[in-house]
Formats: sequence, structure tokens, C-alpha cells
Amino acid sequence: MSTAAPRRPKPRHADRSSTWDGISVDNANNGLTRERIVAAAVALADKDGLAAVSIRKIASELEASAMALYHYVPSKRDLLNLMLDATYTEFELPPPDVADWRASLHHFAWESRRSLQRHPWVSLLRANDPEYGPQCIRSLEALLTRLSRFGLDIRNAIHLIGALFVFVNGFVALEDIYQGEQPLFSEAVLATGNFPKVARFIQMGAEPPDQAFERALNWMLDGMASDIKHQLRPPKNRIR
Amino acid sequence: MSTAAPRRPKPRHADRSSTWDGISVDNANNGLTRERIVAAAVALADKDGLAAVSIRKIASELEASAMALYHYVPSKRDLLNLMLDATYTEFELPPPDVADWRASLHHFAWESRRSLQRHPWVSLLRANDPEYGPQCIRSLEALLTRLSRFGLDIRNAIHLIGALFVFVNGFVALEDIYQGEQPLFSEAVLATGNFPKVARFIQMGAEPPDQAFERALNWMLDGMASDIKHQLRPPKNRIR
DNA sequence: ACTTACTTTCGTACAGTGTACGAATATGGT
DNA sequence: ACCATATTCGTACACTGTACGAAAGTAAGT
Repeated sequence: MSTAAPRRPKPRHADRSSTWDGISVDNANNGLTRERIVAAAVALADKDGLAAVSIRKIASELEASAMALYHYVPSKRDLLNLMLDATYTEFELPPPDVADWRASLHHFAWESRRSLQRHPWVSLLRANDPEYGPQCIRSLEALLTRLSRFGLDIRNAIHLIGALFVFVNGFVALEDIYQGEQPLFSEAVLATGNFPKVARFIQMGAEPPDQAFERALNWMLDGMASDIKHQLRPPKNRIR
Repeated sequence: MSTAAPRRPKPRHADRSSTWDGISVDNANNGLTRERIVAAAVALADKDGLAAVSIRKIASELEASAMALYHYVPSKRDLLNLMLDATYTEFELPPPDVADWRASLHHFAWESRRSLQRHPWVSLLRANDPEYGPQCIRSLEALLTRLSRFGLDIRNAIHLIGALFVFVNGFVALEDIYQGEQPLFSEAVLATGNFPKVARFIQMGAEPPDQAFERALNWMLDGMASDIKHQLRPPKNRIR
């Protein structure tokens, strides 16, 4: 080789065209792996919240130094994207026996909410310009395929999914705050007694969130149904 | 005097029963004020985003030291709450000439979105366990009063507002990300060509957000209308 | 003017963050 | 043994919120 000077080896992630390449399977349980790092980060976020996720804490969880992680993950932002994508591996599509597009979307909304409740930090991540990865894209593609079987053209399907996605994300992002122990409204202000309706607002906030979610979701689905139903193509029961 | 040792004076904010007390009017333009601090923080967040808001940067903007701010604001969390509440001062109620509850809520949703677009960091703040202050409470009380005039009982009004609030917040939180220059989906993954429907999803994301917002909002309002209309009391045109 | 009480400002310090840089070590092929 | 490469680590820098105590400014009483 002509260059006798020892080239500094490029870190592995620099060889990848993007964050999402080369998710190799390396099952050594002791060594560092991208998967192990992401899993530790997810576990940490589930336990102590997104703000508690730091490179140093993840590293100490894995009994490695902070900088060692940077050989498997180019930056914290990429790590967060990987965490986001990892949550989509447990995302379940509507089962094949659902009756129509409305039931599919109902299932999609609830499954999204369940996933977000398991990992509340995801709704925060989504508001911090993430880049969605292959697992998410796969799920989305599959859902769009399901819906198109029920006679929805892609344009409509996309609009429906988008609206529901935004709604569910907004709901879950705020729901655990409403449910938290911190008072949502300044109690000093409410104590003046000048705001009786808001006071009742707060009492009703104690409604089970599942119930509020189902009601609002049905409002949305009802509105969609009455708007869309004229434009449905006949479902693809034919040979294809 | 028995205690010759000079007592350390308690800082002013310690004398207040909460963050929201004693928003006094001190119009000296050079001296520090809670209002000036909050205004500087809001301006900074508007310009460079919520992540760029730091005590030291605000202080340097006001040509003061970092610690000087802590005499007017107990902590950064309280400062963020004050910023949040400040945005409600520009929030406009539905004008008195709107026809019915649906139009009122339509106006409310659009006004919320306009406000959130002026201050995109608010949707982030809302997901970080804030405490809503007097301006917000005032607005909410007034809106509830407006709605009750159209024959909505408070229980229903609260459910409607809650659902719309969550939807609008979710929409705006994600809309500026969709609109950003960063690719939302990994282009490396899409380049495989395995996900044609998602590819179309992205193209359609270029739809003007106002249009998507109005459509989804109407879905929600339509669903609400068909659900609620049976339970309307006659509007209060009587003496009161 | 001088003292005293109090308010407001500031400097320093500490623990934490992401990560750039270069040195140290481990690993595997010849 | 040698050496190219892969992996790990220690140190350092700029930044964060804020605890603590000293300093400076201000107003009232004598």
C-alpha cells in the first residue's frame, strides 16, 4: 500500500449512507451494539422520561464510556430517531378481519394511542423534527394498502390518516399532563372564585381518558364517514 | 435591636404566594421587570426556538447578569409558564356576531392555530407539564360563557373544547415539521422504491396546511354537530 | 451627614449536557 | 512478530440551570 501512514479508521457509521443502513445482527450479549444502545435508551426514556436520556447515562448503563457509543450512533439526534423507529416494531396493523375502512382507522387510532402510552416520550420526539425510519415507513405503507382495499383512493386515505395521526398525537401528548399530579391551572388564580366554569372544567378532566378519547375519535370518524362515503370505489373483492 | 446581624432580605418572589401574583406595573424602561424579562424571552423563542431560550441569553439581551433575573422569576420553569400565559393576551374570542356554537368553535380553532403559528414553541411548552395562568383561564372562562349562550351545557362545551384543543395543538406541533426543510422520512429507505404509497403520502404533504387544517377541523365539527344536536337547550334569548 | 434596613445586582462555583480530538487498546490476518 | 484496522477511552470545550454569598444601590430615620 502506498500510504504507509496509518489512516485513522473511519468510524463505522461514517461508512453508512445514512442512519438506517446496516442494522446488522450481532448477538454478542456483552459487546456494544447499535441495537443494545437503542434498547438501553428506550428503557431509560420509559423509566425516567425523555429529558433523562443522556449519552453518559446510557453508556454507564451499558458499562461503557460515553464516547464509545459514538462508534455505533453518529449523534444523539440519530439515536433519538432510532429510538422512535424502534417503537414501530411493536406496532400492530389492523387485523385482516376488520370490516371496513372505518374500523381499520378506529383500530389504527387505538393502536397508536396504546403505543404512545407505552412510550410517552414519543409524542415529544415527534414534535422535535425527527426523521422517520424504515419500521415506520413499512407500517404506513401496509396501512395504506389495507385501506385501499376498502375502496379508498390513496389521496383520501392519506388525508384521513394524517388527521387521525395528528389528533392521536395531540391527545396523548396532553393526556398524561392532565393526568399528572401537578395542578394544570394555577390554583391561586382559581381560588379567586371568578372562574366557576373553568373550575368545573377541571373536575371533568378527571373523566377516564379512554372515554374522552373514544368520544373524540368517533366525532372525527363520523365526520370523515359522512364526507367520504360518496366517493368510495367498490371494494376490491375481485380477482385483482 | 436584639439581632444586630443584618437579616438577609428575602427575594421579592419569595413574598409572592405563587408565580402569578404581583404582576405590578413598573414602566421604567431601563430597569429590570418581570414583564421585560418575559417579553425578551418570548422574543427570543420566536426568533430562535424554545431550545435557544436560556437564562444567560435573556440576561445578555437585557444587559443584566444572569442571576439578576432570579429576583423577578423564581425559576426557569416559572418563566416558561409566564411566557405561555403571555401568549394568551393576544388571543381573541369569537366575535359576538357569530351565529351558533359551531361557528364559535370554528373561530376558536382557527384563532388557536394562528396564535400557535405566531409562537410555535407554545405547542412544545404545552407538552412539558406547564401551569396555565390567569390570561389563559380568563379566555377559557369567557369562551365557555359564550358557548353556554348557544344552549350548550357546560359538560358538552368542555368536551368539545377539549377535543378541539388537543387536535389543534397536535396539528400545529407537527405541521411546521412537515413544512420544514428536513426530509421527514428517511430518503435512503424511500429510495428502495418499495414504498410507493408512502412516496405519494409525502408528495401530498405539500398540500397547503391551511387546507388540510380546515378539512380536518370540519370533520371534527361535523361529527360533533350530529352527536350534539339532540341535546341542545333553546338558546338564551330570554331575559336571563 | 451618617447610620441602618432593605432591594437589587453580580461573580463564582458546581453538576450536568453533547461531542471534537487524539491517544490507548483490542482484534484479526499475514 | 508485525501491522492494519476496529473499538474504546480520557480529556477538554462550550453551554445549561441555579445555589450561595458578597457587593452595590436606595430610602428612611436620626
